[in-house]
Amino acid sequence: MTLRFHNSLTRRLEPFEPIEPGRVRMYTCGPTVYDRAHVGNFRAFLWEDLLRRYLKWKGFEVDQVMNLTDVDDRTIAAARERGMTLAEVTEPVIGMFVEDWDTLGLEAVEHSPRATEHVGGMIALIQKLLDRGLAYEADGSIYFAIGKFPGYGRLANLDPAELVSAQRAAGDEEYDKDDARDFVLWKGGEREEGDVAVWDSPWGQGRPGWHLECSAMAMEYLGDTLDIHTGGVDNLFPHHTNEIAQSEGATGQTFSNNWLHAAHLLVEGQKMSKSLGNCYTIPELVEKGHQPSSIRYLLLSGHYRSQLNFKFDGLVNAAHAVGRIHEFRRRVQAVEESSTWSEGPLAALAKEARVRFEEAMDNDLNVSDALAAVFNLVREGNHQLDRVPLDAGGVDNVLAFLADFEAVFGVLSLRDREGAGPDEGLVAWAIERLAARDLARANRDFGQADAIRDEMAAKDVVVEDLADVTRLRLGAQTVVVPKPAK
RNA sequence: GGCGCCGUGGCCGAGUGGCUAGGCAGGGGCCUGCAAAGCCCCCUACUCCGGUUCGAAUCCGGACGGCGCCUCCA
Repeated sequence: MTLRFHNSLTRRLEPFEPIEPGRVRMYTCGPTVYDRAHVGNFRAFLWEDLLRRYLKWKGFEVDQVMNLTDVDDRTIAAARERGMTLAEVTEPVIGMFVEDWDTLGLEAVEHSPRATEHVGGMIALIQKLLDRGLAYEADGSIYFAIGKFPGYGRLANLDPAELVSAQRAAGDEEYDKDDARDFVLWKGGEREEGDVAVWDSPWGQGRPGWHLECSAMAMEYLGDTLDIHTGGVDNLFPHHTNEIAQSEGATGQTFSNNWLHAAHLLVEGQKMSKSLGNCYTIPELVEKGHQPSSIRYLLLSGHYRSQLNFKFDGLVNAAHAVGRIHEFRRRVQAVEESSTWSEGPLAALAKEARVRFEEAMDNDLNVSDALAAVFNLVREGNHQLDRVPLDAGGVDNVLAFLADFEAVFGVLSLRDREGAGPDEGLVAWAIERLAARDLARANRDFGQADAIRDEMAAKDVVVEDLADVTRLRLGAQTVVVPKPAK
Protein backbone atom coordinates (compact mmCIF):
# COMPACT_ATOMS: atom_id res chain seq x y z
CA MET A 1 0.00 0.00 0.00
CA THR A 2 1.18 3.50 -0.65
CA LEU A 3 1.20 6.35 1.80
CA ARG A 4 -2.04 8.27 1.60
CA PHE A 5 -3.33 11.35 3.36
CA HIS A 6 -6.65 13.10 3.47
CA ASN A 7 -6.16 16.34 1.59
CA SER A 8 -8.50 19.08 2.76
CA LEU A 9 -8.19 20.73 -0.64
CA THR A 10 -9.90 17.86 -2.40
CA ARG A 11 -11.58 16.34 0.66
CA ARG A 12 -10.30 12.97 -0.42
CA LEU A 13 -7.61 10.45 0.37
CA GLU A 14 -4.69 10.96 -1.99
CA PRO A 15 -1.35 9.21 -2.47
CA PHE A 16 1.41 11.32 -1.00
CA GLU A 17 4.17 12.37 -3.32
CA PRO A 18 6.60 15.12 -2.34
CA ILE A 19 7.81 17.55 -4.98
CA GLU A 20 11.41 16.55 -4.44
CA PRO A 21 11.66 12.78 -4.07
CA GLY A 22 12.66 11.77 -0.59
CA ARG A 23 12.28 15.21 0.94
CA VAL A 24 9.18 16.67 2.57
CA ARG A 25 8.68 20.38 3.05
CA MET A 26 6.15 20.85 5.78
CA TYR A 27 4.71 23.90 7.42
CA THR A 28 2.88 23.83 10.72
CA CYS A 29 0.94 26.69 12.24
CA GLY A 30 2.57 27.13 15.60
CA PRO A 31 1.28 28.64 18.81
CA THR A 32 0.32 32.21 19.46
CA VAL A 33 2.51 32.88 22.43
CA TYR A 34 0.31 35.06 24.59
CA ASP A 35 -0.46 32.31 27.10
CA ARG A 36 0.64 28.80 27.94
CA ALA A 37 -0.59 26.19 25.44
CA HIS A 38 -3.27 23.75 26.66
CA VAL A 39 -3.93 20.07 25.94
CA GLY A 40 -6.06 20.96 22.96
CA ASN A 41 -3.18 22.78 21.35
CA PHE A 42 -0.94 19.86 22.07
CA ARG A 43 -3.32 17.43 20.47
CA ALA A 44 -2.54 19.16 17.19
CA PHE A 45 1.18 19.49 17.84
CA LEU A 46 1.43 15.86 18.89
CA TRP A 47 -0.32 14.70 15.77
CA GLU A 48 2.05 16.81 13.68
CA ASP A 49 4.92 15.21 15.58
CA LEU A 50 3.51 11.79 14.76
CA LEU A 51 3.24 12.79 11.12
CA ARG A 52 6.84 13.99 10.90
CA ARG A 53 8.10 10.93 12.76
CA TYR A 54 6.20 8.62 10.47
CA LEU A 55 7.48 10.40 7.37
CA LYS A 56 11.00 10.04 8.68
CA TRP A 57 10.41 6.40 9.50
CA LYS A 58 9.24 5.93 5.92
CA GLY A 59 12.62 7.24 4.82
CA PHE A 60 11.80 10.84 3.96
CA GLU A 61 13.96 13.70 4.98
CA VAL A 62 11.65 16.15 6.71
CA ASP A 63 12.13 19.88 6.61
CA GLN A 64 9.51 21.30 8.94
CA VAL A 65 8.79 24.88 9.84
CA MET A 66 6.65 25.76 12.81
CA ASN A 67 6.25 29.45 13.40
CA LEU A 68 5.84 31.21 16.70
CA THR A 69 3.21 33.91 16.43
CA ASP A 70 4.64 36.55 18.70
CA VAL A 71 2.79 39.49 17.25
CA ASP A 72 -0.97 39.50 16.74
CA ASP A 73 -4.05 40.95 18.43
CA ARG A 74 -3.82 38.74 21.48
CA THR A 75 -0.14 39.16 22.23
CA ILE A 76 -0.54 42.90 21.79
CA ALA A 77 -3.60 43.00 24.02
CA ALA A 78 -1.74 41.05 26.69
CA ALA A 79 1.21 43.43 26.52
CA ARG A 80 -1.04 46.46 26.81
CA GLU A 81 -2.99 45.07 29.72
CA ARG A 82 0.13 44.28 31.66
CA GLY A 83 2.04 47.37 30.60
CA MET A 84 4.81 45.23 29.15
CA THR A 85 6.68 45.06 25.88
CA LEU A 86 5.72 42.40 23.40
CA ALA A 87 8.88 40.43 24.14
CA GLU A 88 8.25 40.58 27.87
CA VAL A 89 4.96 38.83 27.24
CA THR A 90 6.07 36.35 24.62
CA GLU A 91 9.50 35.24 25.81
CA PRO A 92 8.30 33.52 29.00
CA VAL A 93 5.45 31.89 27.12
CA ILE A 94 7.84 30.55 24.51
CA GLY A 95 9.92 29.17 27.36
CA MET A 96 6.88 27.34 28.74
CA PHE A 97 6.03 26.06 25.31
CA VAL A 98 9.49 24.58 24.86
CA GLU A 99 9.26 23.04 28.32
CA ASP A 100 5.91 21.35 27.58
CA TRP A 101 7.14 20.34 24.15
CA ASP A 102 9.99 18.51 25.80
CA THR A 103 7.83 17.04 28.55
CA LEU A 104 5.65 15.36 25.96
CA GLY A 105 8.61 14.15 23.95
CA LEU A 106 8.05 16.06 20.74
CA GLU A 107 10.94 16.19 18.33
CA ALA A 108 12.59 19.48 17.56
CA VAL A 109 11.46 20.86 14.22
CA GLU A 110 14.01 22.16 11.74
CA HIS A 111 12.93 25.79 11.93
CA SER A 112 10.79 27.70 14.39
CA PRO A 113 10.87 31.32 13.25
CA ARG A 114 9.35 34.17 15.18
CA ALA A 115 7.07 36.48 13.30
CA THR A 116 8.70 39.56 14.78
CA GLU A 117 12.00 38.56 13.20
CA HIS A 118 10.57 38.24 9.71
CA VAL A 119 8.69 41.44 9.19
CA GLY A 120 11.00 42.37 6.32
CA GLY A 121 9.89 39.34 4.34
CA MET A 122 6.28 40.12 5.11
CA ILE A 123 6.62 43.63 3.79
CA ALA A 124 8.22 42.26 0.62
CA LEU A 125 5.30 39.87 0.19
CA ILE A 126 2.79 42.69 0.55
CA GLN A 127 4.70 44.69 -2.03
CA LYS A 128 4.41 41.81 -4.48
CA LEU A 129 0.68 41.66 -3.94
CA LEU A 130 0.41 45.42 -4.44
CA ASP A 131 2.47 45.14 -7.62
CA ARG A 132 0.19 42.44 -8.92
CA GLY A 133 -2.89 44.49 -8.16
CA LEU A 134 -4.26 42.05 -5.60
CA ALA A 135 -3.86 44.41 -2.67
CA TYR A 136 -4.68 48.03 -2.08
CA GLU A 137 -4.01 50.72 0.45
CA ALA A 138 -6.72 52.38 2.46
CA ASP A 139 -6.08 54.79 5.26
CA GLY A 140 -2.55 53.55 5.92
CA SER A 141 -3.48 49.87 5.95
CA ILE A 142 -3.10 47.36 3.14
CA TYR A 143 -5.89 44.94 2.30
CA PHE A 144 -6.11 41.87 0.13
CA ALA A 145 -8.79 42.18 -2.54
CA ILE A 146 -10.39 38.79 -2.48
CA GLY A 147 -12.61 39.69 -5.41
CA LYS A 148 -9.50 39.64 -7.58
CA PHE A 149 -8.42 36.19 -6.50
CA PRO A 150 -10.41 33.49 -8.30
CA GLY A 151 -11.12 30.43 -6.21
CA TYR A 152 -11.05 32.25 -2.90
CA GLY A 153 -12.60 30.07 -0.21
CA ARG A 154 -12.10 26.77 -2.03
CA LEU A 155 -10.14 25.17 0.78
CA ALA A 156 -12.93 25.76 3.30
CA ASN A 157 -15.58 24.99 0.70
CA LEU A 158 -17.07 28.40 1.27
CA ASP A 159 -18.86 30.47 -1.31
CA PRO A 160 -17.28 33.95 -1.27
CA ALA A 161 -20.69 35.47 -1.88
CA GLU A 162 -21.92 34.02 1.40
CA LEU A 163 -19.20 35.74 3.36
CA VAL A 164 -20.72 39.19 3.08
CA SER A 165 -23.64 38.62 5.37
CA ALA A 166 -21.46 37.07 8.03
CA GLN A 167 -19.21 40.07 7.89
CA ARG A 168 -22.07 42.50 8.24
CA ALA A 169 -23.44 40.52 11.12
CA ALA A 170 -20.11 40.94 12.84
CA GLY A 171 -20.55 44.69 12.50
CA ASP A 172 -16.97 45.30 11.57
CA GLU A 173 -16.90 48.93 10.50
CA GLU A 174 -13.48 49.53 11.94
CA TYR A 175 -11.51 49.77 8.72
CA ASP A 176 -12.00 51.45 5.45
CA LYS A 177 -12.05 48.45 3.14
CA ASP A 178 -13.28 48.45 -0.43
CA ASP A 179 -15.10 45.23 0.16
CA ALA A 180 -16.23 44.04 3.57
CA ARG A 181 -14.81 40.58 2.89
CA ASP A 182 -11.27 41.79 2.30
CA PHE A 183 -8.74 41.01 4.98
CA VAL A 184 -5.85 43.03 6.25
CA LEU A 185 -2.23 42.45 5.25
CA TRP A 186 -0.75 45.42 7.02
CA LYS A 187 -2.36 47.23 9.90
CA GLY A 188 -1.31 50.86 9.65
CA GLY A 189 -3.23 54.03 10.07
CA GLU A 190 -3.21 56.06 13.20
CA ARG A 191 -0.94 54.70 15.89
CA GLU A 192 -1.74 54.96 19.52
CA GLU A 193 0.61 56.35 22.10
CA GLY A 194 2.94 53.71 23.53
CA ASP A 195 2.13 51.14 20.88
CA VAL A 196 3.94 47.89 21.57
CA ALA A 197 4.24 46.59 18.00
CA VAL A 198 5.29 49.01 15.31
CA TRP A 199 7.46 48.56 12.26
CA ASP A 200 8.33 50.94 9.46
CA SER A 201 7.07 50.12 6.03
CA PRO A 202 6.72 51.86 2.66
CA TRP A 203 3.15 52.63 3.75
CA GLY A 204 4.07 54.13 7.07
CA GLN A 205 4.27 52.55 10.47
CA GLY A 206 2.23 49.54 11.36
CA ARG A 207 2.37 45.80 11.83
CA PRO A 208 1.72 42.73 9.73
CA GLY A 209 -1.64 40.97 9.60
CA TRP A 210 -1.78 37.56 11.19
CA HIS A 211 -2.49 35.57 8.04
CA LEU A 212 0.41 37.16 6.27
CA GLU A 213 2.95 35.99 8.81
CA CYS A 214 2.56 32.33 7.96
CA SER A 215 2.63 32.86 4.20
CA ALA A 216 5.83 34.86 4.40
CA MET A 217 7.68 32.54 6.75
CA ALA A 218 6.57 29.38 4.98
CA MET A 219 7.82 30.56 1.62
CA GLU A 220 10.97 32.08 3.03
CA TYR A 221 12.08 28.75 4.45
CA LEU A 222 10.47 26.24 2.14
CA GLY A 223 10.01 27.91 -1.22
CA ASP A 224 6.89 28.82 -3.15
CA THR A 225 5.29 25.40 -2.94
CA LEU A 226 5.09 23.21 0.15
CA ASP A 227 4.39 19.51 0.28
CA ILE A 228 2.29 19.63 3.43
CA HIS A 229 0.65 22.38 5.39
CA THR A 230 -0.90 21.38 8.68
CA GLY A 231 -3.03 22.96 11.37
CA GLY A 232 -6.21 22.69 13.35
CA VAL A 233 -9.59 22.56 11.59
CA ASP A 234 -10.46 25.99 12.88
CA ASN A 235 -7.75 27.35 10.61
CA LEU A 236 -9.42 26.19 7.40
CA PHE A 237 -11.18 29.49 7.37
CA PRO A 238 -10.07 32.17 7.43
CA HIS A 239 -6.40 31.58 8.21
CA HIS A 240 -5.40 28.95 5.68
CA THR A 241 -7.83 30.26 3.10
CA ASN A 242 -6.10 33.61 3.33
CA GLU A 243 -2.64 32.08 3.31
CA ILE A 244 -3.48 30.49 -0.01
CA ALA A 245 -4.79 33.75 -1.41
CA GLN A 246 -1.70 35.67 -0.31
CA SER A 247 0.88 33.13 -1.37
CA GLU A 248 -0.64 32.05 -4.65
CA GLY A 249 -1.58 35.62 -5.42
CA ALA A 250 2.04 36.64 -5.02
CA THR A 251 3.76 33.72 -6.75
CA GLY A 252 1.21 32.35 -9.17
CA GLN A 253 2.22 28.90 -7.88
CA THR A 254 0.30 26.37 -5.81
CA PHE A 255 1.08 27.19 -2.19
CA SER A 256 0.76 23.71 -0.75
CA ASN A 257 -0.01 20.43 -2.45
CA ASN A 258 -1.48 18.91 0.68
CA TRP A 259 -3.47 20.42 3.50
CA LEU A 260 -3.93 18.31 6.59
CA HIS A 261 -6.17 19.36 9.46
CA ALA A 262 -6.62 17.99 12.94
CA ALA A 263 -10.00 17.95 14.68
CA HIS A 264 -10.42 19.54 18.05
CA LEU A 265 -10.41 18.00 21.45
CA LEU A 266 -13.33 17.67 23.82
CA VAL A 267 -12.60 17.52 27.52
CA GLU A 268 -14.91 15.19 29.44
CA GLY A 269 -17.34 15.48 26.54
CA GLN A 270 -17.37 19.24 26.56
CA LYS A 271 -15.84 21.84 24.35
CA MET A 272 -12.80 23.41 25.89
CA SER A 273 -13.34 26.91 27.15
CA LYS A 274 -11.94 29.24 29.69
CA SER A 275 -15.30 29.60 31.39
CA LEU A 276 -15.59 25.85 31.97
CA GLY A 277 -12.07 25.87 33.35
CA ASN A 278 -11.13 22.84 31.30
CA CYS A 279 -8.30 24.30 29.27
CA TYR A 280 -5.76 22.21 31.11
CA THR A 281 -2.09 22.84 30.60
CA ILE A 282 0.48 20.05 30.62
CA PRO A 283 1.90 20.97 34.05
CA GLU A 284 -1.63 20.97 35.46
CA LEU A 285 -2.15 17.42 34.28
CA VAL A 286 1.21 16.33 35.62
CA GLU A 287 0.30 18.02 38.88
CA LYS A 288 -2.79 15.82 39.07
CA GLY A 289 -0.49 12.81 38.98
CA HIS A 290 -0.68 11.90 35.29
CA GLN A 291 2.44 10.83 33.49
CA PRO A 292 3.53 12.59 30.31
CA SER A 293 3.63 9.23 28.54
CA SER A 294 -0.06 8.73 29.36
CA ILE A 295 -0.94 12.17 28.07
CA ARG A 296 1.04 11.62 24.91
CA TYR A 297 -0.49 8.21 24.31
CA LEU A 298 -4.05 9.35 24.90
CA LEU A 299 -3.70 12.35 22.63
CA LEU A 300 -2.20 10.21 19.88
CA SER A 301 -4.53 7.25 20.24
CA GLY A 302 -7.43 8.69 18.28
CA HIS A 303 -7.47 9.48 14.60
CA TYR A 304 -6.42 13.06 13.96
CA ARG A 305 -9.48 13.91 11.90
CA SER A 306 -11.89 12.75 14.59
CA GLN A 307 -12.78 14.72 17.64
CA LEU A 308 -11.06 13.14 20.59
CA ASN A 309 -12.79 13.06 23.92
CA PHE A 310 -10.09 13.70 26.49
CA LYS A 311 -11.12 12.15 29.81
CA PHE A 312 -9.27 11.64 33.03
CA ASP A 313 -10.41 8.02 33.04
CA GLY A 314 -8.87 7.77 29.63
CA LEU A 315 -5.60 9.03 31.02
CA VAL A 316 -5.60 6.24 33.60
CA ASN A 317 -6.43 3.68 30.91
CA ALA A 318 -3.68 5.08 28.74
CA ALA A 319 -1.18 4.56 31.54
CA HIS A 320 -2.13 0.88 31.67
CA ALA A 321 -1.95 0.51 27.90
CA VAL A 322 1.50 2.10 27.74
CA GLY A 323 2.61 0.00 30.69
CA ARG A 324 1.54 -3.14 28.90
CA ILE A 325 3.73 -2.44 25.89
CA HIS A 326 6.56 -1.19 28.05
CA GLU A 327 6.48 -4.31 30.22
CA PHE A 328 6.43 -6.50 27.18
CA ARG A 329 9.52 -4.83 25.79
CA ARG A 330 11.28 -5.26 29.10
CA ARG A 331 10.34 -8.91 29.13
CA VAL A 332 11.65 -9.48 25.62
CA GLN A 333 14.87 -7.64 26.38
CA ALA A 334 15.43 -9.80 29.44
CA VAL A 335 14.82 -13.00 27.53
CA GLU A 336 17.38 -12.15 24.94
CA GLU A 337 20.19 -12.37 27.43
CA SER A 338 19.35 -15.57 29.17
CA SER A 339 17.84 -18.18 26.89
CA THR A 340 19.08 -20.83 24.59
CA TRP A 341 17.47 -20.76 21.23
CA SER A 342 15.53 -22.92 18.92
CA GLU A 343 13.18 -22.10 16.11
CA GLY A 344 9.94 -20.46 17.16
CA PRO A 345 7.05 -18.50 15.76
CA LEU A 346 7.94 -15.15 17.27
CA ALA A 347 9.76 -13.83 14.22
CA ALA A 348 6.73 -14.38 12.03
CA LEU A 349 4.48 -12.63 14.54
CA ALA A 350 6.76 -9.61 14.61
CA LYS A 351 6.89 -9.42 10.84
CA GLU A 352 3.11 -9.63 10.60
CA ALA A 353 2.78 -6.87 13.17
CA ARG A 354 5.13 -4.66 11.22
CA VAL A 355 3.26 -5.12 7.99
CA ARG A 356 -0.07 -4.35 9.60
CA PHE A 357 1.41 -1.37 11.44
CA GLU A 358 2.78 0.13 8.26
CA GLU A 359 -0.37 -0.48 6.26
CA ALA A 360 -2.42 1.17 8.95
CA MET A 361 -0.19 4.20 9.23
CA ASP A 362 0.07 4.51 5.46
CA ASN A 363 -3.69 4.81 5.44
CA ASP A 364 -3.90 8.41 6.57
CA LEU A 365 -2.27 7.58 9.91
CA ASN A 366 -4.79 5.07 11.17
CA VAL A 367 -3.30 4.92 14.64
CA SER A 368 -6.04 2.72 16.09
CA ASP A 369 -5.31 -0.06 13.68
CA ALA A 370 -1.57 0.44 14.07
CA LEU A 371 -1.92 0.12 17.83
CA ALA A 372 -4.04 -2.97 17.39
CA ALA A 373 -1.09 -4.49 15.51
CA VAL A 374 1.19 -3.63 18.41
CA PHE A 375 -1.12 -5.07 21.04
CA ASN A 376 -1.69 -8.23 19.09
CA LEU A 377 2.05 -8.77 19.08
CA VAL A 378 2.19 -8.06 22.79
CA ARG A 379 -0.46 -10.65 23.50
CA GLU A 380 0.89 -13.28 21.13
CA GLY A 381 4.43 -12.52 22.20
CA ASN A 382 3.59 -12.93 25.86
CA HIS A 383 1.86 -16.15 24.98
CA GLN A 384 5.05 -17.40 23.35
CA LEU A 385 7.24 -16.10 26.14
CA ASP A 386 5.21 -18.13 28.61
CA ARG A 387 6.71 -21.13 26.94
CA VAL A 388 10.46 -20.60 26.56
CA PRO A 389 12.83 -21.30 24.90
CA LEU A 390 12.33 -19.02 21.94
CA ASP A 391 14.18 -18.26 18.79
CA ALA A 392 16.76 -15.51 19.03
CA GLY A 393 15.75 -14.28 15.60
CA GLY A 394 12.25 -13.87 16.88
CA VAL A 395 13.38 -11.78 19.79
CA ASP A 396 15.44 -9.59 17.50
CA ASN A 397 12.44 -9.11 15.25
CA VAL A 398 10.20 -8.18 18.14
CA LEU A 399 12.69 -5.68 19.47
CA ALA A 400 13.16 -4.23 16.01
CA PHE A 401 9.43 -3.77 15.65
CA LEU A 402 9.13 -2.19 19.06
CA ALA A 403 11.89 0.18 18.04
CA ASP A 404 9.83 1.05 14.96
CA PHE A 405 6.83 1.65 17.16
CA GLU A 406 8.90 3.84 19.43
CA ALA A 407 10.37 5.83 16.56
CA VAL A 408 6.87 6.73 15.43
CA PHE A 409 4.89 7.02 18.67
CA GLY A 410 7.67 8.07 21.00
CA VAL A 411 5.89 6.88 24.07
CA LEU A 412 8.19 4.17 25.46
CA SER A 413 11.20 6.41 25.91
CA LEU A 414 8.99 8.89 27.72
CA ARG A 415 7.99 6.10 30.03
CA ASP A 416 11.66 5.21 30.50
CA ARG A 417 12.37 8.77 31.43
CA GLU A 418 9.59 8.74 34.02
CA GLY A 419 11.12 5.67 35.58
CA ALA A 420 14.46 7.38 35.96
CA GLY A 421 15.56 9.43 38.93
CA PRO A 422 14.92 6.85 41.62
CA ASP A 423 13.90 7.88 45.08
CA GLU A 424 16.89 6.25 46.78
CA GLY A 425 15.34 6.34 50.21
CA LEU A 426 12.18 4.59 49.09
CA VAL A 427 14.12 2.01 47.11
CA ALA A 428 16.37 1.21 50.06
CA TRP A 429 13.36 0.94 52.32
CA ALA A 430 11.54 -1.33 49.87
CA ILE A 431 14.53 -3.63 49.53
CA GLU A 432 14.83 -3.84 53.29
CA ARG A 433 11.12 -4.69 53.68
CA LEU A 434 11.39 -7.23 50.88
CA ALA A 435 14.20 -8.99 52.75
CA ALA A 436 12.00 -9.13 55.84
CA ARG A 437 9.17 -10.52 53.76
CA ASP A 438 11.47 -13.14 52.20
CA LEU A 439 12.48 -14.21 55.68
CA ALA A 440 8.85 -14.50 56.77
CA ARG A 441 8.04 -16.48 53.65
CA ALA A 442 10.97 -18.80 54.22
CA ASN A 443 9.52 -19.45 57.64
CA ARG A 444 6.13 -19.96 56.02
CA ASP A 445 4.76 -17.12 58.10
CA PHE A 446 2.48 -15.91 55.32
CA GLY A 447 0.46 -13.69 57.59
CA GLN A 448 3.56 -11.69 58.35
CA ALA A 449 4.66 -11.76 54.68
CA ASP A 450 1.32 -10.40 53.51
CA ALA A 451 1.35 -7.74 56.19
CA ILE A 452 4.70 -6.52 54.92
CA ARG A 453 3.43 -6.54 51.36
CA ASP A 454 0.42 -4.48 52.43
CA GLU A 455 2.75 -2.10 54.18
CA MET A 456 4.69 -1.69 50.93
CA ALA A 457 1.52 -1.35 48.89
CA ALA A 458 0.53 1.54 51.13
CA LYS A 459 3.58 3.34 49.76
CA ASP A 460 2.69 2.37 46.19
CA VAL A 461 5.30 -0.32 45.99
CA VAL A 462 4.00 -3.37 44.12
CA VAL A 463 5.69 -6.69 44.71
CA GLU A 464 5.80 -9.27 41.94
CA ASP A 465 7.25 -12.71 42.64
CA LEU A 466 8.78 -14.08 39.48
CA ALA A 467 10.53 -17.38 38.92
CA ASP A 468 13.94 -16.50 40.31
CA VAL A 469 13.76 -12.79 41.06
CA THR A 470 11.38 -10.43 42.78
CA ARG A 471 10.36 -7.30 40.97
CA LEU A 472 9.49 -4.16 42.84
CA ARG A 473 7.47 -1.58 41.01
CA LEU A 474 7.64 1.91 42.44
CA GLY A 475 5.44 3.99 40.22
CA ALA A 476 6.98 3.93 36.77
CA GLN A 477 10.23 2.63 38.13
CA THR A 478 11.19 -1.01 38.51
CA VAL A 479 13.78 -2.66 40.69
CA VAL A 480 14.68 -6.30 40.27
CA VAL A 481 15.94 -8.12 43.36
CA PRO A 482 17.33 -11.67 43.30
CA LYS A 483 15.47 -14.13 45.48
CA PRO A 484 17.30 -15.47 48.51
CA ALA A 485 18.94 -18.84 48.07
CA LYS A 486 16.94 -21.60 49.66
C1' G B 1 -29.49 30.24 6.60
C1' G B 2 -24.67 28.18 3.98
C1' C B 3 -20.76 24.35 4.13
C1' G B 4 -19.29 19.88 6.63
C1' C B 5 -18.65 15.83 10.28
C1' C B 6 -20.46 12.10 13.54
C1' G B 7 -23.90 8.41 16.17
C1' U B 8 -20.24 0.92 17.18
C1' G B 9 -20.52 -3.63 23.25
C1' G B 10 -19.79 -0.67 30.67
C1' C B 11 -16.06 3.31 28.76
C1' C B 12 -12.55 4.76 24.80
C1' G B 13 -12.15 3.66 19.79
C1' A B 14 -10.96 0.96 14.38
C1' G B 15 -13.58 -1.15 10.43
C1' U B 16 -16.85 0.19 5.61
C1' G B 17 -21.07 -5.19 1.62
C1' G B 18 -20.18 -11.62 3.72
C1' C B 19 -14.63 -13.18 7.33
C1' U B 20 -11.45 -11.79 15.27
C1' A B 21 -10.28 -4.87 15.51
C1' G B 22 -7.57 -3.19 19.73
C1' G B 23 -7.18 -0.87 24.68
C1' C B 24 -9.38 -0.13 29.52
C1' A B 25 -12.96 -2.08 32.94
C1' G B 26 -15.89 -6.63 34.53
C1' G B 27 -16.72 -12.29 35.24
C1' G B 28 -14.50 -17.38 35.19
C1' G B 29 -9.99 -20.39 34.80
C1' C B 30 -4.41 -21.51 34.67
C1' C B 31 -0.05 -20.02 37.38
C1' U B 32 1.06 -18.44 42.74
C1' G B 33 1.47 -20.07 49.88
C1' C B 34 -1.88 -15.84 48.65
C1' A B 35 -1.17 -12.02 45.30
C1' A B 36 0.92 -9.23 41.18
C1' A B 37 2.38 -9.84 36.11
C1' G B 38 1.25 -12.97 32.03
C1' C B 39 -1.85 -16.46 29.34
C1' C B 40 -6.80 -18.90 28.15
C1' C B 41 -12.19 -18.37 28.07
C1' C B 42 -16.53 -15.23 28.61
C1' C B 43 -19.29 -10.54 28.34
C1' U B 44 -19.56 -9.60 21.51
C1' A B 45 -21.93 -4.17 19.52
C1' C B 46 -23.10 -1.35 15.42
C1' U B 47 -29.41 5.31 17.10
C1' C B 48 -34.24 4.44 14.67
C1' C B 49 -37.38 3.69 10.16
C1' G B 50 -37.62 2.49 5.14
C1' G B 51 -34.97 0.89 0.58
C1' U B 52 -31.06 -1.63 -2.64
C1' U B 53 -28.86 -6.70 -2.24
C1' C B 54 -28.56 -13.71 -1.95
C1' G B 55 -26.39 -10.87 2.15
C1' A B 56 -25.62 -4.11 5.32
C1' A B 57 -22.73 -1.70 11.14
C1' U B 58 -20.79 -0.98 6.09
C1' C B 59 -24.50 1.54 0.07
C1' C B 60 -29.19 4.93 -0.76
C1' G B 61 -33.36 7.89 1.41
C1' G B 62 -35.64 9.77 5.75
C1' A B 63 -36.14 10.66 11.12
C1' C B 64 -33.99 11.59 15.78
C1' G B 65 -29.62 12.95 18.51
C1' G B 66 -24.61 15.17 18.99
C1' C B 67 -20.76 18.38 16.94
C1' G B 68 -17.66 21.80 13.86
C1' C B 69 -16.75 26.13 10.61
C1' C B 70 -19.04 30.63 8.34
C1' U B 71 -12.80 37.04 9.86
C1' C B 72 -7.97 36.33 13.63
C1' C B 73 -9.67 29.69 18.75
C1' A B 74 -5.00 23.81 17.65
